[in-house]
Amino acid sequence: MASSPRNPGWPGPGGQARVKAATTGRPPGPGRPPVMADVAQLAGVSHQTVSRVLNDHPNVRPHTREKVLEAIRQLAYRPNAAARALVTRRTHTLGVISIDSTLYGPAMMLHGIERAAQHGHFVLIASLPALDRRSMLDTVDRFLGHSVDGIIVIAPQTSAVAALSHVPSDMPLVAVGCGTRAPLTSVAVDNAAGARTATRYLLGLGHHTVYHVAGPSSWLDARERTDGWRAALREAGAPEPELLSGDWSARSGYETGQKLARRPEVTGVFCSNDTMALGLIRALSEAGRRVPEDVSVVGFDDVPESGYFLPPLTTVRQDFGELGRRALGALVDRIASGAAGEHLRVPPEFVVRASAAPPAGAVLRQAGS
Amino acid sequence: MASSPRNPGWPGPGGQARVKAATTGRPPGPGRPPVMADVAQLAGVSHQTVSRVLNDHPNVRPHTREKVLEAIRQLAYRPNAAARALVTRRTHTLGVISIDSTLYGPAMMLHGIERAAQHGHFVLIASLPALDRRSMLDTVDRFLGHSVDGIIVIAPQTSAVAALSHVPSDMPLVAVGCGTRAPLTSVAVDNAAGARTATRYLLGLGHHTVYHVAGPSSWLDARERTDGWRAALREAGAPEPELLSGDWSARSGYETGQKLARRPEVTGVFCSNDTMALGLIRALSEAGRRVPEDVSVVGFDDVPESGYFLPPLTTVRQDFGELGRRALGALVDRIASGAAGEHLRVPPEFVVRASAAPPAGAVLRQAGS
DNA sequence: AACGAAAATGTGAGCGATAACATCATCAAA
DNA sequence: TTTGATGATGTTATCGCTCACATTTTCGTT
Repeated sequence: MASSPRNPGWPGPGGQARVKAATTGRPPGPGRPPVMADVAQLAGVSHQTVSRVLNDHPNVRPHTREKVLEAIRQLAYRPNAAARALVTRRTHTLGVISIDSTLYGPAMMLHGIERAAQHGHFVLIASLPALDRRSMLDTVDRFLGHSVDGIIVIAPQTSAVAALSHVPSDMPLVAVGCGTRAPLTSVAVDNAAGARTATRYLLGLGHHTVYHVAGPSSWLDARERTDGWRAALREAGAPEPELLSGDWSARSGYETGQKLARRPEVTGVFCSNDTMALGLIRALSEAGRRVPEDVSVVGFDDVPESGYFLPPLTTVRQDFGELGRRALGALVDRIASGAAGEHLRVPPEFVVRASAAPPAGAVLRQAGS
Repeated sequence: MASSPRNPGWPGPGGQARVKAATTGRPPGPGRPPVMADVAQLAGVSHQTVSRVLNDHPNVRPHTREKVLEAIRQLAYRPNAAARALVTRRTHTLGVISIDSTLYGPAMMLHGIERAAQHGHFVLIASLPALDRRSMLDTVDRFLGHSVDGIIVIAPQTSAVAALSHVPSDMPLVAVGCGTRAPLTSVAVDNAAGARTATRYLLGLGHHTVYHVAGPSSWLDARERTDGWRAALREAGAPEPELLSGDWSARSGYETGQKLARRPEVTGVFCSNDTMALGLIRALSEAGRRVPEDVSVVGFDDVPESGYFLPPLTTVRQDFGELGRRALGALVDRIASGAAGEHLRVPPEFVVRASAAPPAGAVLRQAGS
């Protein structure tokens, strides 16, 4: 039987029911959750031996270990994490700070991390009320007070990274989705490579050039994608149109789309995320410009719905699960060994669907040159 | 490899560096974080007075309080949560269990709760690896070991609710998004009311009847929405078509849409979430049936993108922020007073956009009757 | 047999906070 | 002025666990 009958309501700390017997002994109170001494007594060993069994120390005779385990089972004993943390100074708890878990990317990252931490760590979350240094420090402070073993920050914005530089350096910390410039351990998808692939793809389809709807310039991911787009343009000798930018929302994509729809020379657009691409496509459609016949659109993220947009969206997929695993791995390494300063990059995957096609009357680039 | 007794890597209590002066005194170690005794010494008071200041006890002279606060500031002292938890048996930590934070609803709920808990509570998260009783108990167990003050469960599925009934009853627990049947405190949006509104709206537009694409029947929300749909149909005397159902995904909506597109008598569809509506609309469009001219579609959730679907989606909005706040409030009440058994319902909001219209050649119901 | 090394176990001292109680200070009422 | 009731502060005892060290086995040697 896994869970044996639970004691009736535990009297908590203040209860007058706190009956204690002797200094050394275990109070016979029935409502009290069992402690190590209870287990020791039942197993006929010392509390230290129980501790050894719990912590997988080698020097315990199999027979003894068995006795202890049986007692633990019988009492439904569970070690008290606070007591353990008090002496070891390790809580097996990780803090995750995120800026806005409403957005797809951050939400998925969080999920990925949590999934990866499932075994061996608790995950504490906090979202930043604002992006300034102060709230970042406050949040880290809260975590510090809770003695987290390490912190993962999902705040891919320049200001967040700046705020991070004021965090006590002895706290293991990993940033996800951050540019390489910062002097801290970071894990991110290779945004520039993804953007380059998307842009090259459009160019390869025969588009004269590719327009780009960037994310907010305060976001490092947005900047990197813009860099990748620019690099691909340059490398192909294509003219660089003026930069357009949105705020990740469908609304901003829609507004940009309305502007772009009026310009017949626009035949290929790379959006910095899928949501803006959705808005853009709607604006284009409303203006009578068909996607992909008149205008090709490529997104970034590969949200689960993007395969069901009208038309299905060609986009760049980020593997958030992998990102989470890597971030956790890096953090655990830092906690264990104190190593620092890596910048891990996870390659994105290009997903071809139906929102991009050769421009009307164009020849494929490779065939043409 | 088993953990060796002393690990040189971490700056904790380890090493021989733990120089302590006297029993009462504070070790002069410079790298050690300050403890209450350090503050007491600096302020020239006893540690208990420091504790009083920290806990807002009334009986401290303003002057003394000021001295202590100054010392705290000067040392950048932060109380040790583990030590405090050990004696008070309260961690100010809440556990949130969710089934799949990849889905929009659960993700938003989590965010709402976290937002609401910002002040005063830490939030520990865990997602259920599976839906059986065992993993639910294991997860609760992990939280119990961490001494969380209470638990919020986001698992609006029948099996999850069933598993919940085995949780020790002395742990304050609130379920969000769960039907009223279970004998536990729950907070949820009024799914039935939302579905009723949506269905009535379609009926009011003149549709002969309304088809319904339900979510998985294992989800309570899905069932409640189906109930609401059915009630509205009955109350209007409309025929009840056979029930269709999906798995919340756009793909399942798409597949359902393909079937529905072949049947000309289908003019109004209520989908149990926006994502399925998206897939449905795509299938309809591909089959040449225009939305809303030929078929009207209404969703549920109001995801941020739904205003940018083609056409913009008429849907039922859930206020996840409010839901989170209510859930937290209910939990805090339970922790404080032990009150139980409420079933809070948050009313949804109907959002009219462009995906529903009167059927071709129909008269508005009110005008017709 | 005798002995010492290694394995197995026990003992006492904290970790850093709060709770309960003891003590001293202060002040209004007798 | 004395006195008792508070108010403000200090002292001591835990909370439940792990660490360092002491002690007792258990063996393989010579």
